[in-house]
Amino acid sequence: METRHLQIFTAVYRTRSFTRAAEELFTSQPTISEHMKNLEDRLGCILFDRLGRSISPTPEADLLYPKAVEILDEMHKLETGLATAAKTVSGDLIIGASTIPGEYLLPARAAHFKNSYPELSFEIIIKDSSRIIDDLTAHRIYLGVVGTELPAANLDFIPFGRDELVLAAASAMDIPPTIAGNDLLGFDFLTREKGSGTGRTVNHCLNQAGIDQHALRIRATLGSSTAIKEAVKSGLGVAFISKTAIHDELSQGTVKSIEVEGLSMKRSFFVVIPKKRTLPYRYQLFKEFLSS
Amino acid sequence: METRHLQIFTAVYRTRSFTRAAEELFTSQPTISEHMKNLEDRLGCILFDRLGRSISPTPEADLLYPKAVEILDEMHKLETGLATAAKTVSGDLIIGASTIPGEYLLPARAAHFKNSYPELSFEIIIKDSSRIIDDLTAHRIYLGVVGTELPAANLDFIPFGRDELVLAAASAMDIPPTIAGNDLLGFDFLTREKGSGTGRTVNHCLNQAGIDQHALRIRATLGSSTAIKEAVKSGLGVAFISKTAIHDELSQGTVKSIEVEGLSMKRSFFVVIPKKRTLPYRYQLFKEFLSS
DNA sequence: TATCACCCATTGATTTTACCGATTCACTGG
DNA sequence: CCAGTGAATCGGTAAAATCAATGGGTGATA
Repeated sequence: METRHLQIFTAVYRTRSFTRAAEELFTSQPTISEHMKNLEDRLGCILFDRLGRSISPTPEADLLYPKAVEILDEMHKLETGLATAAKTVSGDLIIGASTIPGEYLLPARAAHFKNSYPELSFEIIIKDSSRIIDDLTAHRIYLGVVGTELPAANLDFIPFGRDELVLAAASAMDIPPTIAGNDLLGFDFLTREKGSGTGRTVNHCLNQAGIDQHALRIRATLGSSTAIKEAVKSGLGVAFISKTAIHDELSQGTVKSIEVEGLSMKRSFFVVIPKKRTLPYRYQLFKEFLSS
Repeated sequence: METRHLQIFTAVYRTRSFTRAAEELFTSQPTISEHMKNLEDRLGCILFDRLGRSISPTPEADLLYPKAVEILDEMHKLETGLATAAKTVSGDLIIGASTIPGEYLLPARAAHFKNSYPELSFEIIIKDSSRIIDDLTAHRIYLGVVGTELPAANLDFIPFGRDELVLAAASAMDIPPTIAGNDLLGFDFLTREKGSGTGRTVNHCLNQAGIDQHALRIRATLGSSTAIKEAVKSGLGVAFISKTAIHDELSQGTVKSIEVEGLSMKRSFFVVIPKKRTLPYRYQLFKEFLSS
C-alpha cells in the first residue's frame, strides 16, 4: 500500500466523489478510479459502494479513514520536521579528552556551554591522547580534545587554545630561575607514561632544542598530571608540566617554574572530530563553541 | 514520501548496508542507493554517512527509524486486518420496523440474537411501513422489517415469517364464530391510519374476496395496533388485527376472532435492505439470522 | 606499498507503472 | 423515455523504477 493510495482514499472519503477528489488532487478521474480499485484489491474489501449517482463509504472505509489520516499526518510531520527535530540540543554530550584539556580546560567551558543549553549533560572521558584517537577512529565517540596532532586519516584536528609546558620544581629546591639545557641532566625527572600528549610534546621540544631526552634521569613514571604535580611538590623530582595545570600552585608559591635556555614548549590543543561523519547537532554546536 | 522509501530505509538501518538491504528486499543495490538519495533529498538531511567500507546512521536516521517502523507496522496491520477488523460485532444495530414486527416479532428475536453478541445494542424505530422504506432509500438506516412488499427499486425484500390478520371482536359481543362476507357491512370498524402495512394487507385481501372496503362502516381511525386492540376490547367496534398482536387476549378469552367465509388474510413480513450498499457486518449477520 | 576485496555512486538501457483524454456504461431525476 | 451525471474502461504516452555494468574510494593483506 503506497502513500498515494491513502492520499486518494482520504480525498474520496471527504468529498464523497471520485470526480471531486480528482479535482482536489489536481489529477484525473480515471486515475482516482484506478487507484481505488487497486487499494480495494489489496485490502480485500470494498471501500465505497457505487450507487450510481453517488457513492457511499462502507464500514471498512469508516474504519480506514481515521487511520489513513493519522498515517499521512505522521509522514507529513516527518517530511517537514525531521531535519529540524534533530536539532534539539539535549541528551549526553560525551567528550574524550586527554588530561590537561579534560581536567583543566574543558570543565569550565562545558559549564559555560551548559548555561545556554541546560538540557545537556556532559560526560568527559579522560584517557591517553592516543586512546582518544582510537575511540574516534572506531566511532566510539564523536568528539575528542587532545594535545597532539597525530596524523590520523578520517579525523579533523581543529586547533583550540594553547598551553605552555614548563619545568616545575618544588619551591624549596635550590634551583635558579633560569638554567642551561645541559643543567637538565643533573635533575631527577618525573614523567608520564607513554601515549601521553604531554610526553610527546616534551620529547619533540627537547629534540628541537638539541637535548637528548634519553640522557635525562627518570626517577619515576606516573599515571596522571595530578600525581606528578604532587610528587613535584613533595620534592621527589622535577617535571615538565602544563603551566595551566600548576597555575594555582605557582600563584600560591608551592611550586616554581624554571626557564630553560633555548627550550620553548608551547603546545596547541586540538578538537578532533571524524572527517566524514555527520555530528549530532549538540556536538556540532560545542565544536564551534570551542574553536571560536 | 512513499512507503517504499521507508521500507528501504528501515532495511538499510537494520543491516547497516545498502548491499545487504538490497538482498533482503530482493532488489538491486543501485535501487537502494537511488531511493536513499531521494529520501534524503525530501527530508532535507543526510541519513547515513558513507564512510567507504561501511555506513553510519546519522542522528536524523536514529530519529526516523522508530517512526518509520511504526508507520510501516500500521500499514501492514491495515493490509492484513482491515477486512476482518470490520467484522467485529458491536455497536448499535438500528432497525426500522412497522408496528407488528417492531412490537411483537423483533423484540424476542433481538434478545435472542443479543445472547450471541452481547456487545450489540439494539434500537428499533417504529414507523409506518412507507416511512421505513423512505428511510431505507434515503440511506438513513441499513435494515427494515415491514409487512408489505412495496415495489421499491434499490431495495431487496426478503420474506421473513408469516402472520395472519383476523377479524377481532370483544368476547362480549354477540357474533357467531363464522360469518359471511356480507355480514361485515353490519359492523362498526376500527382501522389504522394510511400507510400502515396492516391497512394495505386488509384492503388487498378484501379486494381479493370481492368485498368493497369502502362499504365498511369506519367508526374510528387509530394510530397504533395497541390502541385498536384496546378499543376492540372495550367493545367500540371490530377490527382486522394481526393474530400475533392479540395472541395473549385470545388465550385469555377477552377477545375472540371471527372467521369470515372466503376471506384469507395471510400476510408475509419482509426484511428490507438496500440492494447495493455493503451492510455492516452486524446487519449482515442479523439479516441472516432473521431470514434463516 | 601495491593489490585485492568490498561497498556505494553513477550511467544508460529497459521495463513497469502512473497518468490522461476520450469514450462507454450505469444510474437518476425529470 | 430522455438528458445529465458520475464512475469504469480503453489505448496511448510520459514518468518512474529497476537493473547490469562500471567507476571510485576505502581498508585489509601480504
